[in-house]
Amino acid sequence: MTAQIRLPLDQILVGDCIEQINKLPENSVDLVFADPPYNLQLQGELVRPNNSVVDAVDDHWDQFETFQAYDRFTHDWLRAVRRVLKDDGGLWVIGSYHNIFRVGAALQDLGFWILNDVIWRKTNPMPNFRGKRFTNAHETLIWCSKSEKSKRYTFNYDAMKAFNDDQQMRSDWLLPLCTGSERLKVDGRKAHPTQKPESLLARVLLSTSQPGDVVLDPFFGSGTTGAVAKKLGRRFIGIEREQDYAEIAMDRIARVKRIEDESLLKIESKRTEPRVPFGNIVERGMLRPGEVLFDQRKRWFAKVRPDGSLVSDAAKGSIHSVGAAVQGAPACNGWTFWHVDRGGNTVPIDVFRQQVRAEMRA
Amino acid sequence: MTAQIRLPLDQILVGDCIEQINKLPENSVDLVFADPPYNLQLQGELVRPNNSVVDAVDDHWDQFETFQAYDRFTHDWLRAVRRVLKDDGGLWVIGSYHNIFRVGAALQDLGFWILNDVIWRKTNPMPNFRGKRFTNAHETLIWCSKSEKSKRYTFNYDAMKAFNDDQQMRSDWLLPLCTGSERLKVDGRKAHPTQKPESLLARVLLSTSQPGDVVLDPFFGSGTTGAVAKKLGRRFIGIEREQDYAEIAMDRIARVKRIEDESLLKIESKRTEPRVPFGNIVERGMLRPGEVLFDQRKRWFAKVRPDGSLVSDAAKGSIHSVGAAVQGAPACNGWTFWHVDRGGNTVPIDVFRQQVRAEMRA
DNA sequence: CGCTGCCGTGAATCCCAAG
DNA sequence: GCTTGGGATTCACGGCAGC
Repeated sequence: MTAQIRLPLDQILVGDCIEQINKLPENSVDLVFADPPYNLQLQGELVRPNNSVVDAVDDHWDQFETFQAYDRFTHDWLRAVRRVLKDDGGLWVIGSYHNIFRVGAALQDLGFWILNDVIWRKTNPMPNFRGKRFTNAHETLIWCSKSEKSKRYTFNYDAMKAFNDDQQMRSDWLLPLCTGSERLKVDGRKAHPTQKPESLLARVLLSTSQPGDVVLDPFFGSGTTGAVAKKLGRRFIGIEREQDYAEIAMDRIARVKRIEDESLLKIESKRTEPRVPFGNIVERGMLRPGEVLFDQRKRWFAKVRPDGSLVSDAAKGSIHSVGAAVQGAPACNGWTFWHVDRGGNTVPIDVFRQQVRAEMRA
Repeated sequence: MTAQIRLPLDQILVGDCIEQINKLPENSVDLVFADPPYNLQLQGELVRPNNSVVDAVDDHWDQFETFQAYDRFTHDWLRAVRRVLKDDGGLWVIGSYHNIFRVGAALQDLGFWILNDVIWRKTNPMPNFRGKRFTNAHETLIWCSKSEKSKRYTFNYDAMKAFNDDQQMRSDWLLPLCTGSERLKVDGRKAHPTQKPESLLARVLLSTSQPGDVVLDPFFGSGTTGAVAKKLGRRFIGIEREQDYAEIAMDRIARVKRIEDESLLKIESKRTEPRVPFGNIVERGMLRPGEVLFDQRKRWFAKVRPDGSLVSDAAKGSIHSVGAAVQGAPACNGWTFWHVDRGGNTVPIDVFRQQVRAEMRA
């Protein structure tokens, strides 16, 4: 793709995030992960996105002013991101209750389409010291596509299901904070205040991107996105305002090793497997014309015809349409519905398709 | 308090919620629990893999033309609520990603002060039937005070800690949906599409109100708030637009008895071991991507992928499905089947799971 | 009476390539 | 744009029938 030639891949652009994003070509990025600042509302010092300090805090109007400023900032960087995101790309934003509601509303206002909100449940959150609230034990991520119309965003459903012991991955993820040796230190003190754990980014990239994809992080910070992207064979573009952080991140990423074995990264799903027409199964003699197929519980029967169609009392046609017809159902997957007798065992006809696919791969 | 004399306590006011709220005196309510329409914006019908159709929430009261219309609605009822809420009162709103970001932003704009966002993790959510997203397994509640200045809102810290096995109550709550005999039925069909479980309301009222407090629910629906309020010795004011729902709720509440011994509601400690997906083991670095697993007798081998799946000559997928595939068995417990070399010793991967569980208990 | 297996169902923004 | 049809897709419970 020609656009990719001009992309500053696997680099950190130092500067204002909107200015830097605007230098990138449109529709060029597969995935965005953003961890925007949300320290604009903490007690004591109140800082606007442009770094100017808000004077009075406890006045209603000022609060409103501050939210307005944050909303403007949020709209601006999201609009910039939206331009460079591919039409079927994905966007993640992480935040806490201080900012995530404003971010979510801005996303919807700009036409992004929310796919899930995901809860990062912390195994080891900071306790609430004063006993005035519930322990704030989670953060919220919003995952969205570029628009309602995008139906081909990347979601590695099968990989996530395998990860989770063959059950669908839920919208709540239990993960520890970034501590111990993973936590970057400078002179014994943490190098960045909000370094995210690599496990969190790994789950984001593994679920919603493919190897080789370009991942943009407009608030790069300590570079967790880049480190995990490199490890997992994705490309990254980082943007960071502070030179110090950019240097720390670049050092960190240089020490990361990419997983070399391609077979460990390649993603396959049933939806991307080649289509095998049922006729091929008959053609190859794996099923004989005239052979009788039946459902698991032997309630319905149909005969194989030489042209790869089925015929039953109720209907004739494809394995799917006849399966649907005998059940009186609106639809049916004939591959898993119909079975045949092989050596006294009842086997689904899907085994023949799997056999053909295995031969195609070899 | 004189204001309370005029309050329509333990009643349901039938009518538009804003009109009804406006009839109440200002600064008269201790707690508000609101379950507003979610603005789901559903498209077509959704069919389960078994061809049954999901009974979706497509009621007229959940339809809004635009986000702007929804925002206007939200601002209007929140402003009305704010007037009748005492200065040290509390407000809860529950929602999903469809609406909660807009609600949260509106709360902040109106001067409410967010104390926590609380995640209701569902033990038994509806799965994602088409494999296109993460299972939407939670809803979000926002708990806030009337303003930043309110420092005397009610939070029963010690009660919550006692209920939670002497650990601070976290911001993520694991609770089942409202099903079974608790679910109100009319002619065998659910009486209300979005009836909330009493356990959820119990936790809300026990944590942030006191016996005798007045609790207002402007979207009363099937009356869970009223039922639990009566049970726990709180007073309620319900507002509901639909006469049918109001009647169902009143009947329901009439059958409720007050509970004298609140210890009955103690959150039972989970005796069952927490589920640890295999992916967590890889995520935590206890197994490295590319590492080779084998069975006890080293007849079969598979490699660990970074996404927590395995790949062997024969198959790829979860530890369980690949274990089954290599043996030609219908099923397999991957935790005990697969082993790895650690310092010259062959250890089953289950030791890593036990290790994670031990950490989680600690 | 207890065990097993089948069936129903829950706030859901849920397919997609080929013609 | 459109239509058509192949075929991919579910977890935890409660209730109930059957044995």
